[in-house]
Amino acid sequence: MKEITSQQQRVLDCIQIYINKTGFPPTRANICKELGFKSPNSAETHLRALEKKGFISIESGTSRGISILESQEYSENDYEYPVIGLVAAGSPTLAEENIEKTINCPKSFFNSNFDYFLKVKGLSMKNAGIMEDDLIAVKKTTDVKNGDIVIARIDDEVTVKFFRRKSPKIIELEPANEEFTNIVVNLETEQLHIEGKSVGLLRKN
Amino acid sequence: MKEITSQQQRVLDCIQIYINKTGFPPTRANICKELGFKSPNSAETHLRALEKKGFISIESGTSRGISILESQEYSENDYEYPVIGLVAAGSPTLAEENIEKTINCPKSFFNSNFDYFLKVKGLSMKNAGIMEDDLIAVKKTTDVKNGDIVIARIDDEVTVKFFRRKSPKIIELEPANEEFTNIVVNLETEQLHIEGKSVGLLRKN
DNA sequence: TATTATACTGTACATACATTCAGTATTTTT
DNA sequence: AAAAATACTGAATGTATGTACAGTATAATA
Repeated sequence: MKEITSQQQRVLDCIQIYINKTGFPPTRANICKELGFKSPNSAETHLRALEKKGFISIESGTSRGISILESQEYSENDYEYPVIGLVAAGSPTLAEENIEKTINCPKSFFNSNFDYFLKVKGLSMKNAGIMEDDLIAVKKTTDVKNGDIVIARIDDEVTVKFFRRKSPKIIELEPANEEFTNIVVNLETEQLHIEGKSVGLLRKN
Repeated sequence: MKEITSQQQRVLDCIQIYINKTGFPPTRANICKELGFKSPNSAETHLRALEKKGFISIESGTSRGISILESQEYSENDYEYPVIGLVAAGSPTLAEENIEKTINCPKSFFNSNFDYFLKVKGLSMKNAGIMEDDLIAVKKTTDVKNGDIVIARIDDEVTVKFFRRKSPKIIELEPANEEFTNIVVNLETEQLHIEGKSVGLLRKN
């Protein structure tokens, strides 16, 4: 699956929303109206691009012949996701003693699939809208980009921060709170474990 | 819901199977081919009968404009919650045109039950960890206490703020952002509608 | 530097499709 | 017994819709 552009994403979202709302896919003209295009060919070219990249399939000569191709292991089923407390010492593991409880939620609930909920301690990511006791949906991965909110471990300290690669050997973990300072990690002298990244957030109040 | 005949059931099944297979509803001709009819009017009359009996809806003048109406046998656990955009003018309603999409989620997902998701615009509640495009789980109620995060409407302006009753006739709607000021409402001279209160928050990133 | 991809407007046209009208026949309801 | 619903064939028609062609413009890539 190739990369999708922001405009193509808008078109893809538009198709999904239209189907959810009406029960059938939109025409080129429908898409134009929804997104403000003035020529049906605008929609047409985006559709062709989306088809080429494998996001949709188009039935030739067929009105509304658009279908969204489900990516990966799309399963409608729910799953019991564990909620893990951010224990000061040690990595967040799925060991039974660390699981506070579980939450039942659809697998496709967030934009990406994920592995567990992490209960946040402290306010170091306050300006990113992450408050104490919020539950972060964590996807276990080491594939993180600059600006991602990552769950990182240095020695036995687990923390949630923005990820910034300053140079091949220097990574900064940046809080979203002026009362905290950046954590600079030199990979040559220190160990940094990326446990995963945030793909969503859940708050109960 | 009236009784369905066996032939009408065949047509209804045919529509569902066609949608499952292709992603979009069939034309009259498609139905004829599937079921062996020789005139598009055979399908047409069955569709009209199914519509009259409430099994499907037909969008007039629209190709493949058939949608199967789900019977209201709501499942015990999950429910499709509508996502409503915070429209600047007018109250957030469950009218079709305001529903951006729906989210499937267990009914007991938050501590309290709720009615819909509201998509947040602006940053007036930033310090309460509510950011742009977050989804607030809204419970429709007028029973709100001081400190609750409420969805309030003054004239046609809908806003999310902390609720503070200053006196029997004075209510303040307090933002969580130093760049915004309190909205003071005198109930004797102004109308204040409490649409509901926040019982949770959902963020996808 | 040339080329391809992206991102549009605008016009045009063949055909895919909904829909109406005219029939025939059987069953169900009033 | 009459009326209405069911279950079709067959033909006709207007329009909804996909899609090609002709442009313009910018960003990304080779």
